[in-house]
Amino acid sequence: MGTVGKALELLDLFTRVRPQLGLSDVSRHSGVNKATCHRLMTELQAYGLVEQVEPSREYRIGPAVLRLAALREETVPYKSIVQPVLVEATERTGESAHVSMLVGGRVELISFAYAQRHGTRVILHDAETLPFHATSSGLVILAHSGPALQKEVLGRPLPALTPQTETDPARIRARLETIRVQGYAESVGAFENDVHSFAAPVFASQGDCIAALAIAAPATRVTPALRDEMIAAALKGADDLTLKWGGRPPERAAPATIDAY
Amino acid sequence: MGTVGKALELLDLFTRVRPQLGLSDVSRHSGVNKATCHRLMTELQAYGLVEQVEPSREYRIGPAVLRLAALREETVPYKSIVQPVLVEATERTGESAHVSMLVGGRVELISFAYAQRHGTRVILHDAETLPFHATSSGLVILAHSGPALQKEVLGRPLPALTPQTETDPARIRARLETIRVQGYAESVGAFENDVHSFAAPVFASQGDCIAALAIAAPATRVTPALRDEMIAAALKGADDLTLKWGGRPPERAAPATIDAY
DNA sequence: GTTGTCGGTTCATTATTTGAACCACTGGTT
DNA sequence: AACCAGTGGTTCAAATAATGAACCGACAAC
Repeated sequence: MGTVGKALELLDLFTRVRPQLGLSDVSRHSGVNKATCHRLMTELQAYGLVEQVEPSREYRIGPAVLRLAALREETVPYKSIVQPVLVEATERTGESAHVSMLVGGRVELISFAYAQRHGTRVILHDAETLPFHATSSGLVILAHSGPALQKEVLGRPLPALTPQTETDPARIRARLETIRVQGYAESVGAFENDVHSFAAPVFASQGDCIAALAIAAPATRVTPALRDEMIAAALKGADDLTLKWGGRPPERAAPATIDAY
Repeated sequence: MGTVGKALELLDLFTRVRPQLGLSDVSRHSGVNKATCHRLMTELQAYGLVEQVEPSREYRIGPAVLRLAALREETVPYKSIVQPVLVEATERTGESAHVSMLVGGRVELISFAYAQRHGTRVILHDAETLPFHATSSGLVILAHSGPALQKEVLGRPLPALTPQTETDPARIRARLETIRVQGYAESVGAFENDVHSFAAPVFASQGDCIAALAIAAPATRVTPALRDEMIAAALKGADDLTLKWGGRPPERAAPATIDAY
């Protein structure tokens, strides 16, 4: 990776739980020499991708992203296309729905919708990066991606986020096969306790899987009937998005559970 | 400037009128060697700041900005702070209001609000870069910035966007002085014909002028009374923002026109 | 065919990036 | 006051990465 990539990777250190970082923090967390960090951050700052906040001189994401995001949404109105699909899915199931995208080798949550039906619901946050191995979105994307990404992801350490998280690369690899055949992924409490979710793949025009639509409910609420409904809604929503983004939805055998679809 | 800065500058080639560019376009418009462009774009693409669209292989702004923008808004809720202030200004004057920011040496429109009172109104676009010399926002920011920025901006060629655009650096410099004394800038048809606008400066905690709040109306509608109201609303809104962003509003002598404020 | 474009690649030359050590400063602790 | 551990930021020779003219294959127009 070149210098540009290294600089941009520094941006990944900023997360919703750690939105501001001092120079030494940046160096520590990235493993890059402090002097180098300083130079790179200075360049990012000159463009406005980060800014320094007085008086601590900590860095945070800068205002340049506003222009870029507005331009992106104007060029590719993903979010405005996604929203109605999510709303439909939430209204159908009564549960939270979200779309995440494969960007820069990570799964980023880009949009979500809540249903109004229940007092409890799964809460989601914008700008969140989802782990591949512990979420239905991550798994379904991984299952439909090339072996290169799979090898890279499963080669990394796989932290157990809950007692239910599967961390054995071999067993995950086996699951990916199942997911590919089924056409959707299921996750029970592997990312957060008591969250039961299903995710279906969204394909781009070239046939790559670049996103996932997921539906998540509190685990205790998932009856067999709701389960079927959630799966069907996830598949339907994902296929809608695939169509609207110019891709071709996969042909699916129609098992009993997807009759509703 | 280092490699990182050069790469990021390529992002500026993408505008709302030219949202997609081929490799050769990028090279031509930036003046950078095609091979270098290719390498830089590849690195930007790896992070997701740009993406390539099939089958033309043109580049456009990528999905990574979504995460960054969401994170930015979460860390620094500029847009959500700005919006109510803009609404207040539009309701008071019945005209469009917008806020632009100084980012990376450019003036970027970051948020706007329309009033409902009239059938005609000044239309604004998100993600637009405003010229310093031909807009009230640009002028008021320039007037309250350091001599370094002024020298740089006035040293560049100043295109005449309309017959009313002032393009003589010396005369602009003189105007900046007036603007600084008055505390606001006025522009009549210098950016777009028939648009009459006023802008007031927004200051950050260190006292730098980092943004401007502007109010724009169709020129034919600007009576002396509306004029006073627009100026007062711009000053009031700008001072509000300065306060909310942690700065200290400038003390102003209170001329007759600002009594309403 | 010929010509001109496109996106992308190659590789010797060149210029930039890199990082250990260093400074100046701040806020605790002894 | 002296000391220590931390901060953000700077220096400069050595190492490494960026650069760009020339090139390739593909496509389109003529």
